[in-house]
Amino acid sequence: MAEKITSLQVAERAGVSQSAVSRVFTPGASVSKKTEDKVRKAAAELGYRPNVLARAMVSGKSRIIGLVVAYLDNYFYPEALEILSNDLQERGYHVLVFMASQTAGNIDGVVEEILDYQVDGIVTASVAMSSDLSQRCAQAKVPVVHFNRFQDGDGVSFVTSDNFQGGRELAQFLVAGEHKKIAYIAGWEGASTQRDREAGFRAGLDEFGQKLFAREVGEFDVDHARAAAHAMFNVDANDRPDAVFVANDYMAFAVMDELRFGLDLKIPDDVSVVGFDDVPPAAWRAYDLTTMRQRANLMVAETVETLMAHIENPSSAKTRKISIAAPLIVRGSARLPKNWPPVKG
Amino acid sequence: MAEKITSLQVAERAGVSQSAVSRVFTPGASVSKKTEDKVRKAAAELGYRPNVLARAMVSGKSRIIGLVVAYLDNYFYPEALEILSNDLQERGYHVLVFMASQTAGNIDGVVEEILDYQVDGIVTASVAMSSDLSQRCAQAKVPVVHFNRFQDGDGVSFVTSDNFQGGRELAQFLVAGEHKKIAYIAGWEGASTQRDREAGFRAGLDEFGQKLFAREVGEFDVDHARAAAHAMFNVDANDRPDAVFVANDYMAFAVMDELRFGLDLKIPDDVSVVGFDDVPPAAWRAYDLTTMRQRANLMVAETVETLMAHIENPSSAKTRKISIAAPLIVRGSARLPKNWPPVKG
DNA sequence: ATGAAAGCGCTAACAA
DNA sequence: TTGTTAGCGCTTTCAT
Repeated sequence: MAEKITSLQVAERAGVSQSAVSRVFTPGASVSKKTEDKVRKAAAELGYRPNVLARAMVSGKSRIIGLVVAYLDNYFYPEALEILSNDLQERGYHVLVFMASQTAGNIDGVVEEILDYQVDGIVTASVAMSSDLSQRCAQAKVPVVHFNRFQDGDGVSFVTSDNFQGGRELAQFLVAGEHKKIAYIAGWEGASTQRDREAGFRAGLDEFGQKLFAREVGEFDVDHARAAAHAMFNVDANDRPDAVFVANDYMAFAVMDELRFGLDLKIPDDVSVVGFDDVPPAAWRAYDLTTMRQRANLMVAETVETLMAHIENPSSAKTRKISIAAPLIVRGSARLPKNWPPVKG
Repeated sequence: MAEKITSLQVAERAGVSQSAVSRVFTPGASVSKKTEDKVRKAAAELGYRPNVLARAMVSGKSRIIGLVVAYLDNYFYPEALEILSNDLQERGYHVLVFMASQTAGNIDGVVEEILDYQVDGIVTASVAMSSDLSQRCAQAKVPVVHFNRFQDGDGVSFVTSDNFQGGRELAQFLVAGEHKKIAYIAGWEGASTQRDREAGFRAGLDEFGQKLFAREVGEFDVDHARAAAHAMFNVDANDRPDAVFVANDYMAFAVMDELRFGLDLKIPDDVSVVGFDDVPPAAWRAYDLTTMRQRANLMVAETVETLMAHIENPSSAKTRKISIAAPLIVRGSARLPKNWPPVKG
């Protein structure tokens, strides 16, 4: 009943020094073939594996990345988490998950906890942290990347979709589709994604000679979104929008349900609906939602690259502020412009 | 620019010994109020926080729980993960995520990696591991709980829904609804959830005087499920099932889409559909799926309890094999039995 | 109640 | 290439 095999026990069995064992398990260390063989043999027999924590203590590298995430009910996040975890795993890192509710104090507390684990880096998914805390991370030399959140300031990196341009394109698309009463259902107003999407949407409408016909707030929450849809559409047919951009897909599904089943409207005949994210259910036939695709794989790849750059090069790596183009995914939930798709050239 | 504050620095500033500092941060250690105050003050000024890894080394408790999960696209898992992470966080533990694909070799490798982190426990979500590996965990004294997976053998704990009884109830419900041609679309046959649900379903049909009218395999995969539905229903009306139990909700959505949009069938008029899991989209009006609810919160609670029992009491804690009743959630995707709901008494 | 001292299992100089 | 030595930051006896 072997309990806990240490490098020392392996060393004894192999008849070498303990450091020899360490070197065998340290990529790029100098060991002779002969020693290596002896050590590997002894290690295999004993079932030895290096203790990552002990290694972390002395090397200062834990190979743990802390992930702060507020909720997993918007299916964009599970998707991102899966990709992130896989990407990091390939590089020998692992994700330590910290759930944090939206309130700022809580998040700061959670980040402190993360730091206690001596993580090599932190990814915050859709949560903001105080600049105070950002500084603590900076001085602890732990790189932070904000995923799907724009964050102002010097020392902070982030990766987002180009939410502004995404909103703008949606406006263009709806105007081209000859909608005349275009509305917006907002997400939680504290979120940069919400702000940027709305700003871009408004800018686009403006650019194409329209302005917002109606606006409600859905808070990135299903119940709020449903209520917002009800308030917006349960009115005289004349006062009813003929198109609505819902700030993310997750809310858009609730809105579509309310429109179709609550108010008996036809999509897209009576009203066009567009969303943002392109989470898997958007492609399900029951919704078939026209939306902007957040390219989770690219976003994660940039997040990981940024992290690695800082980890491998703590001093010289620059903070990155990355914005990734979101392609318009045209499906059936919004009336198409005439002559769609546009012919190139 | 403070870099890394150690207990020693705090001790010096507070004018006490390093062990005094340690004791202040060790619940239940004996320190005088006076020392504690001095230490806390110094710690606060320096921004000191104990290094969890160093603590883990000496105490042997990392307060990390390893989670192995194969995929996050069945939305039951993100839900469970969120609850698990929150539950553990409240007890001072955190979740280290390991993604593993379904193949056995891979999973064993992943579990080895987990062990390297000196985790205090392991949760496997819907993946099986070799009994070989189970033994390694046992001898490393790391408790393992299989979540949503039945596992045979002595040393292993698991928590599942009562999948057999769930399948049986679904059969009963469909028979009571006067369906005469009841079919089944299976999940991945390597999964105990699949096996138990099917066995229960067949047992139920048998019990109520019917047998399976048709069967296809969906592999817990959307594309397979869609193809299975097509193969099963794209036939003469007489040969077409009038009800189908799809082994989980995730596949059921694809099946419903195929039936409605691919084959122009009405649900539940032409065919009843029931699923298993009760993931959030099952409640969305567009699907409104009758299904068995997996009570994620209860399942997670039992998982955590089992883990804690073993961690706090390594020798005496017994392995637990827990099966949680899954209630039938009746919605609109299946024709109701006459006189529904049944009157009690 | 407190300090001194001994490690937890490992890596990283430094010599040899 | 290899062994020796010195810690990483902490908890935990053991004295006092």
